[in-house]
Amino acid sequence: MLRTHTCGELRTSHIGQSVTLCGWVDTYRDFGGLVFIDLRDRYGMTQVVFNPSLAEMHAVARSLRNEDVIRVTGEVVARPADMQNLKLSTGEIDLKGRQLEVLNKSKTPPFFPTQAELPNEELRLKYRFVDLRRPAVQQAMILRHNLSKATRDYFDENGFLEIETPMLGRSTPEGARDYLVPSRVHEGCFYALPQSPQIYKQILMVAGYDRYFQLAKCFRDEDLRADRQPEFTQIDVEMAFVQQDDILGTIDGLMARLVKKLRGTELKLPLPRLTHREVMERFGSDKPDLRFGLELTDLGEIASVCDFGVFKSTIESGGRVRGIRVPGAAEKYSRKQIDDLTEFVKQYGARGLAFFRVKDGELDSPIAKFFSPDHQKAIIAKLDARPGDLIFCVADSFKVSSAALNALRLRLGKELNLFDPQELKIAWVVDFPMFQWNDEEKRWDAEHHPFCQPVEEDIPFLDSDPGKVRAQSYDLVCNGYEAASGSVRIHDSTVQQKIFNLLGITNDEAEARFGFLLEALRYGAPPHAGVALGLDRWVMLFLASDNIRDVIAFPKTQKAGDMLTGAPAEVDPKQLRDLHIKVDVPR
RNA sequence: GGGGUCGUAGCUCAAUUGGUUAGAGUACCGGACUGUCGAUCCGGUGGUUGCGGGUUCGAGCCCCGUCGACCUCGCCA
Repeated sequence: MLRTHTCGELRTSHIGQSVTLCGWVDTYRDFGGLVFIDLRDRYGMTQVVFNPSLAEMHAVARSLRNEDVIRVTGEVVARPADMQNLKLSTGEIDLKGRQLEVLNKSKTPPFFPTQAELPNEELRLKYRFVDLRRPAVQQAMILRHNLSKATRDYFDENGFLEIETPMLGRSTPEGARDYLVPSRVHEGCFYALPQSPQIYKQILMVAGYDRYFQLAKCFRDEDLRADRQPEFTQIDVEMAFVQQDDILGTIDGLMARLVKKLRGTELKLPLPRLTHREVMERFGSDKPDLRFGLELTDLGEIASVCDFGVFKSTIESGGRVRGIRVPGAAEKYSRKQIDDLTEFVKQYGARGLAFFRVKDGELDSPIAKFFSPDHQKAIIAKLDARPGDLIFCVADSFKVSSAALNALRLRLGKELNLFDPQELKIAWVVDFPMFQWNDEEKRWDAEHHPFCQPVEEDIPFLDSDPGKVRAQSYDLVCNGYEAASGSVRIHDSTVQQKIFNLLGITNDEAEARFGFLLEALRYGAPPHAGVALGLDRWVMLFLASDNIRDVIAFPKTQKAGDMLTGAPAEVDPKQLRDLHIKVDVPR
């Protein structure tokens, strides 16, 4: 070892000892005489003092610059009482330099790890090796490690085996676009990187590995978002001889463990179980942020009898009129700000945003004249509104009113600081619908995927009314994010057949796409169920970050590029020849 | 594929709304200084305003295109 201690380690108890530290020069303060160096590594910072009495060393110390890598041997000395730096954990001592070795000079970096202003993200990603030295990024990496470790410990203690599944798999043209990998040996054939280990883990259940988990890398070639990367990590879980409640209970336990390990607090179990129908009504979203109120209220009864044409016709055409009450916000939002909010909800398909300022027993609004005093009172009563409140309404289809009001609710919650950003509000959403009607193609689509087991009592509806069929599928939601998703799988081929028929997938198609899974299920598949948690998202949530790139050491940009390495890049023509690939880029 | 924000010194930003030689802080280089910790003081270097075109007597600013980053709708079974 080139060092005896780290830069975050030395205390008054080490005074008098001779030690050697290695690290990066964080800052230098040169007084002509004394030279101070803050020496930094990922454990902390220690101040090193160089005295001019050792002339040769002192001259080298004066030449040090930010981010040089050095090795210093010296004596741990107490700082005079009025010279202590309480901001540093090592601030009661100095290292008095006796021997200084420059291990490596550094080019002047474009930014410094401990500078106050954060440079733009593009630059941080290009110089990620500097950015990763930033204490905040290091904290994120440490938390991520701790989360992974706690997860592995938990599953290990509960009898699960971590089993790796292949990265090079078979493309199944379902769901997201695959990343393809050409085969050299099989000319013209391609592997696909896994979107998830779904099929392998089900096969593992058939094979009798009844408790499986894996921290699995997954890949999806879709457009990115602040919470979405093209490659990401799932905590992937599958169990055999279980029912839905067993999965939920297992993950309840995992969440309690993670909260305990990472936050040091107790999580109350069981986590709430909310039905899909309920959260869609109350929040307009299947991944509600439960940290604050502003719940949606149905105003259909009043809307259907009022004189406001937009409301009335919406109800008549089978749509919904719903509102949210924002307590005490009547004066907080100017007309111009409300116009901004109107534009905002239009992004989600809403045609407009009605608003009312609540006065004493009546409503103040450009559209108030369409509502009789009785109707105004009814709206106030229905929303339990008080003078000074602000009411927003969206009249549209269930889908659009949900999307628009959910977005509005999240925006208002943030703008009005209605929640503690550090808080974690975790709940299950259960009883998702099995199918959703695809109006464009006039057929039923799987809401989740075609291998979900329907709720037993709904199976008769498969023939009569597929829209009524609930799936035994469930999502874990936290602070407005979908943080896990899973289902009980179909292990009975006749039920599976029915589902495929409903989705318009012929037997031949099913065999061609999933034949290897269907065949495996015919060889003694036990009842099984599983779930997958987004590891990156959970690290985000524990860090109270809203940027997934914060929790990944080497993330990709929104166009899925790597600013550090320049990937993706063109390849040598010889490589393409080996693969029999001709590139044909338009323009 | 659509909508939006941004791009000026190494970095973070400004430039009186189209008007002289594009400024500041910080970083960097040089000098002074023996207890600082956002050190201080003095001096200095540093710019094809992302790139290409256009309008104009004149463009960092207006217009068109393009590249890149970010946010978002669609998409992500």
